[in-house]
Amino acid sequence: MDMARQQRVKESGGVPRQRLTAQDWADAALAAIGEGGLAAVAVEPLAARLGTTKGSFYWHFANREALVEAALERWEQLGTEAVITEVEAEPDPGERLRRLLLHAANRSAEDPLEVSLLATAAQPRVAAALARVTERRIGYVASLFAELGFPEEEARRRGLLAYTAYLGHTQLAHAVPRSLPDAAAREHYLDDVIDMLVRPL
Amino acid sequence: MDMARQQRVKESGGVPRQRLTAQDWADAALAAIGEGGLAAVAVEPLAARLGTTKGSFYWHFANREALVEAALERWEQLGTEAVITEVEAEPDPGERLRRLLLHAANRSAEDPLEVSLLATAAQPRVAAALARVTERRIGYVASLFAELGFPEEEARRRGLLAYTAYLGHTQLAHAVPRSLPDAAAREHYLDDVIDMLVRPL
DNA sequence: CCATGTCCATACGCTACCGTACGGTAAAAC
DNA sequence: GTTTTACCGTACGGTAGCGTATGGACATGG
Repeated sequence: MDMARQQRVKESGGVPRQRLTAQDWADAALAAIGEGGLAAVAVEPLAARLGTTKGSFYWHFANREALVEAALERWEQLGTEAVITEVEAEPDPGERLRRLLLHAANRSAEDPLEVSLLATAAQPRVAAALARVTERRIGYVASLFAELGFPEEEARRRGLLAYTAYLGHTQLAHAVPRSLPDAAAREHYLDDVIDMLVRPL
Repeated sequence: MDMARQQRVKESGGVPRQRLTAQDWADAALAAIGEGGLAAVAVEPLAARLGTTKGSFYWHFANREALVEAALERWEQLGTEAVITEVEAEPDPGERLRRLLLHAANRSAEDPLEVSLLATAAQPRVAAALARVTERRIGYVASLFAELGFPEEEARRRGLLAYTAYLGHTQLAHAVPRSLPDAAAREHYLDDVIDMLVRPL
């Protein structure tokens, strides 16, 4: 899955004697956040999981804080811009909205990362990253509503409502999944919600 | 603020030489969860904050786990039933919905407890408490929509949407408060949202 | 081939917290 | 007023994780 990594791995008798990069650590940190929250970003456990030791970590990073920072930066790029770029391929704004929400709902059901990050908004670095990502996302959704003909302020309101509903949906998907519509009814539910969101005043 | 506690406190020279109850510890634990998440429920720091020592704690509880359990139980009672009971005083269902959402939006802006709890849904005990509370709340909101004339399923859908929007709103209020409408526009925003929620098909 | 830079392993000290053991104190019961 | 009970203080051992120090291993360029 990772070409550069594959290249780095020299197999010496089946045991991959790997050399890690800072990004390998950042990705592992992101995975750890998803599984156990920010507190799970612990150097020694991560090292164990990567099959290495602290010696490697403190070569690539000054301390734990620096690792968190790197992980957050990586998340900002992967979790927002990539999705928006993909959705932008669709020409019709209404369909863009639909596909965006569908994608968000499905993805959030699996990936616990965002939930964990929101939980740690007290941490200043996390708060900063969240602020940037949130503003970007709400802004984008609001722009879709504007394209659909709503005036500026109303578009922002509806974008905000849509985004809060998405966030809440994400929470429920992880905390109480059975409170959500089952797989069969999910798409119907989504269409229902979109209907309400795009209905004129 | 707490009569029983006041009675327990014997002032001996201005220094209140207090005897604590299990509930005192549970309340302190709840406060700690709000401030620093479930991980902040640590016996020794809590003891310091309560002006006592671990000796007290391990008299009232078997271990940390038992304290968390007690705190969750207390939260279930305070954060849901009390609110519903209060709102039920209002006769008109539409107005009940409005007052409920207004209350929820205001309260959630201050109290970080729910956010922290949602963050720890991985913990089985937390998940169980969350499941009960969530089901109760969504059920209640759905019943309001039913009273407003929506058929069963549609009422549930709208109740769910309303609740997810509430959850997301709570998240934003803590993580990125400036993404929300300012105090002046907030009530207008809420009315706007309610309009969309109660509009017939 | 050896010298240098890159990367990792290991051992160490430090802190925070859990849970236990046990002695002490003060109010309540008799 | 003594005994009992409820509650707390303190000291201890144990574990997990942070960060440092230092000595290799291994490749690469001279």
